[in-house]
Amino acid sequence: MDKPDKFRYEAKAKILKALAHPTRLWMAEQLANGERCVCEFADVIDADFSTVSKHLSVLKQAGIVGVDKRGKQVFYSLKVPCVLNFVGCVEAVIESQANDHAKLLK
Amino acid sequence: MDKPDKFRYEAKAKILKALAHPTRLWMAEQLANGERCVCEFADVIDADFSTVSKHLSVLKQAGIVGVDKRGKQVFYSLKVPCVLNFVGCVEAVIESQANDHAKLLK
DNA sequence: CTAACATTTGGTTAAATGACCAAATAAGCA
DNA sequence: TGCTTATTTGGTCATTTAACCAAATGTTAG
Repeated sequence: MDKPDKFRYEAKAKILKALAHPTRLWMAEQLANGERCVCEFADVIDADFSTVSKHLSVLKQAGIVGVDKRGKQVFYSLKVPCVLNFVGCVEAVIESQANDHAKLLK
Repeated sequence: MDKPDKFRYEAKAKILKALAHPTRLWMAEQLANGERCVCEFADVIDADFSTVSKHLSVLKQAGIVGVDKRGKQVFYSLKVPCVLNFVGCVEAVIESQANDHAKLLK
């Protein structure tokens, strides 16, 4: 693995990392249905307002979501919807895990 | 977000987290070309043997790879190849970032 | 059985993460 | 202007992560 290659893997991993948190993953999926303001998330999530804001910031940093300030509110939107495509595959992994588990019990 | 839902997001996030490390992501991609033993990875990666082993262990725990001990060696293989599908999308995110950056410079 | 090789496990340590609180900033309204 | 609402930022702290080293385990070969 040479230098530029290593750099590329770091960049990719960073994006995955941004999605690799239950709250942020959930947020991303919510945004698939259209933009949301921070307060809408804060209402639903049982966490500090600042925590919510920081999670969104991580998604923004990763380039997954975009921001639009309108009036008092800040709206976030999903910039690259395909990030959710793999969700189906993640389900496949869970499925596969379940199978393995079942096998062990036999 | 109710209890079982939360649990599901945690499970999904755990799988993403397993892939969200440059070395592990690289490993997963390598395994797309067929199984590899730990020593093959250790030869290429500039890290302690135990580090390599632990990374593979994380992928195994997540259900992404499978293990097969044969003789002195341990072979890892990609169990759910679709986990690499999103890699294309991650590239799209990087692309999108590049565009944004270009815009800022204008 | 013993040596040598392949891999995993446990311990330690530095760095990154995630949550909360308090304070700072920004925008619209009285 | 001063107040309230919406959001971000900085600080602190507990937890997790990742790397290395040393030691343990398991397997084949001599």
